[in-house]
Amino acid sequence: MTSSTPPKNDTITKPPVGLYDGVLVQLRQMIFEAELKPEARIVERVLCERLKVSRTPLREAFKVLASEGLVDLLPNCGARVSRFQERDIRDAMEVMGAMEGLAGELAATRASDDVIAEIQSLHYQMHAHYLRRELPEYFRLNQAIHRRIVEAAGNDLLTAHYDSLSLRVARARYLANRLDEERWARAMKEHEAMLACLTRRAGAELRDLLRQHLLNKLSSLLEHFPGAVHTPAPGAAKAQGPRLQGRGSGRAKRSA
Amino acid sequence: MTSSTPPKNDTITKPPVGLYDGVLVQLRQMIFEAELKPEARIVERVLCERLKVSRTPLREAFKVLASEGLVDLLPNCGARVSRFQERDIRDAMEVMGAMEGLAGELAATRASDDVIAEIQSLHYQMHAHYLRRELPEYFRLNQAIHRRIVEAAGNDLLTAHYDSLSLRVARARYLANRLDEERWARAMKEHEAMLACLTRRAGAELRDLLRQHLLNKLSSLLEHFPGAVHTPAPGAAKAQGPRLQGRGSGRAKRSA
DNA sequence: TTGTGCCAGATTGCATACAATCGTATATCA
DNA sequence: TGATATACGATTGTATGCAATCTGGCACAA
Repeated sequence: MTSSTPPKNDTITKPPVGLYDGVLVQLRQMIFEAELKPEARIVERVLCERLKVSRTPLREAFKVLASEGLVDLLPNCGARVSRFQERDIRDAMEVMGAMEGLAGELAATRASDDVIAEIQSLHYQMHAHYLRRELPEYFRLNQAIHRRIVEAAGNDLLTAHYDSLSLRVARARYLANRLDEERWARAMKEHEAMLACLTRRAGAELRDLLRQHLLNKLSSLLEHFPGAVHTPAPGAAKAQGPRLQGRGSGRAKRSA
Repeated sequence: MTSSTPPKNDTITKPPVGLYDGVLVQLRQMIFEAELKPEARIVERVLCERLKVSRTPLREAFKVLASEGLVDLLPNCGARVSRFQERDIRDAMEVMGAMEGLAGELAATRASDDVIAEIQSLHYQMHAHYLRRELPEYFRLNQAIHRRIVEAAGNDLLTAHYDSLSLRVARARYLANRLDEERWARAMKEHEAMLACLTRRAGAELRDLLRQHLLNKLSSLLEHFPGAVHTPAPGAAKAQGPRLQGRGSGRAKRSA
């Protein structure tokens, strides 16, 4: 990351540059909140009047949603919300584990003392919320810490891919938004160990710790995630969009 | 990956679905071959008449190119080819190392015997080309092997991210398209070790091997890659697009 | 001479109209 | 009655026109 890059703040409201950008965040939110349900077909026209925009910015937003994996583009058949099941969560967390592992390894070497101090500060704040059992604040800081570690790795590409993955995982987290006491305590312990590694700049150790931490998060997520998210019954699917049957074997792929 | 997914073949010519798709591959090629040079501004209109399409499909193609990181989108200022320097190669290879490492670890557990046999076959073919010093064929099979290992990990998301990264690295490989004898021999040895790990299904070992292999590839790449790819001199940059000066500190970011 | 404000040109962003394609339903024939 | 062919409706893909925005230069004043 070039030092001239402005610090990315997770909480500030970004200035929506262009209509398509605003549409983009709205659509993401709608998908997260399952207002647009997995496997549901999206007809451009209905969204246009709903979001009060024309088809052009909507279609451009779809293109990037597709690259984020939130929707699949069916040629000549529009878009549909990508499915999201246990397997997809597992896939995402596996990749995320590798990413964060790398991030930890690099951050241990490259992070400045200031950045480490900042992460430590976030950690203490999170700990306070943990003691008061304030789950939403805890989640927010938890995410910020992980994000900051990734940033500290000093690899822009890694950060970009991490953000892309976070989007997907957020979709699962939104649904299973809880944490039992035991797992919570364990997560806190793991975070403390991570911090210790980071201050000692023990890269390999931090890497393994993060990988394991993510694996635990995965099982925690799956526990509160029985089966697929609203996998429509065959009948229901037929009622929704019969023309999708038999098309698009598997999920959409990059043309690479 | 769902078993119904058709096998991805690297060599077949894909059926270009829609105009925008064709534009996409053309633009990628133009960027790879540096017909569109890094940091060069892209004016929609000139590309429209060149590619014989209207602005709509072109703009849609830009959206996905931006998500692939090949171009940066400047609000109200169009697009420009993303820069590509040593640092970017390093970043890409670091992430790729983590990805392939994970892939190897998973593939060692999940790959069927058939798939392993297939990879082994590819390896032997590659070895033959190595003996005959047929570089292009060697490269092609090399890439196919890595791609097959990633696929064998059975994680669609991993495959998608890997493909995205491959695009970037291909850009570097296109320029530094050679390999000295010593490194070449070493790479072959590493591949043999990888194959051995895979057949023994030694996941952790394969992971570390792949990570190291990628690191070596990185230094090999950088060796034939002195400095940046055509970093235009300040004067040239000003002549090309002075309006870009002072805008977009750092590279384009996802709005996540 | 240097700094500021304004104007003109160019380019992008968005909206809409037209054309191509696909899915469905109906009609016809074996 | 069943299967096939055809036509219609709906939806996506593409092209183009218009408005908003930005850039760059020039004039004018300090």
